Amino acid sequence: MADRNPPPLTPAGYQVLLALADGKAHGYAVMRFVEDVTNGSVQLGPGTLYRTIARLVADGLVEEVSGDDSEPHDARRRYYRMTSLGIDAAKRETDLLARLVGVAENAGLLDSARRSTA
Amino acid sequence: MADRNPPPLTPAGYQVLLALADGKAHGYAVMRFVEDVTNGSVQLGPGTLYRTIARLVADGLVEEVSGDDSEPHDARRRYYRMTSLGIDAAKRETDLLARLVGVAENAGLLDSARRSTA
DNA sequence: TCTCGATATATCCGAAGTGGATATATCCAA
DNA sequence: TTGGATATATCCACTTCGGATATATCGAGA
Repeated sequence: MADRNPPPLTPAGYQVLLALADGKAHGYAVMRFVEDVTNGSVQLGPGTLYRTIARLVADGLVEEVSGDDSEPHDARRRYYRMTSLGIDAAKRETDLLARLVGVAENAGLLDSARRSTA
Repeated sequence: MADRNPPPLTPAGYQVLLALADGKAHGYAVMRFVEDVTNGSVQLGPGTLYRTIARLVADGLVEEVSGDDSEPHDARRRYYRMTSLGIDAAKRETDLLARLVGVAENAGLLDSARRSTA
């Protein structure tokens, strides 16, 4: 069973949970999601990706689910979704990050004028 | 643009930069700031703290400055402040985190039931 | 003055996390 | 049927982290 104490969430762990926020997804889709949502500034290689998923499952934050009927069947894919424990952890981490961003914003460290970079 | 090789910012590195956002501070104050602003959920031990500061200085994101005249002199303290490079890095990281928080928020992962401290 | 606990910095070590290479297999389109 | 993209899995070297230990200074009070 997963422990009672909240296991600390690694950066990669949070990325994966975010990718699963909209529902279930398979590993490779998580990888593409993270790269996409961070504009390529965060990249999960296969090592970090599958190791992180395995750890999240072991900690009870994520569980494997069966494939979707709507999608074309692909035997290779393994789908995952957050557990309620995982949702809790994601909320806690989001709260923390939001607080940090707030502090940074108050200090003028939010450079929103950054869109097209050279 | 300048930052061709932006040195990656570790979580601890970002915490330290945030603590220096309001001006200069010495290491021990950084430690207390981090613990305070995160409600104790993030704690930088001496190992991580001074190692991280040393790395930031080596990477040119932070520089040591002389002590303040207004404060009572304490020979032990070593004060630091962000360089312009450090400010850039902090802004970039803040942008990234803000984007992640936005994604989480859209997915209902912001447990705002806990607003400003009670 | 002398002692003692809090403050402050520094370093070391084992544990954990990361990045990238490698391996293997399946899917799909040409 | 062949090849490139998709998909998962594991291994190894490197970095980072957390905590213990060490050392020294400051300030308050006996």
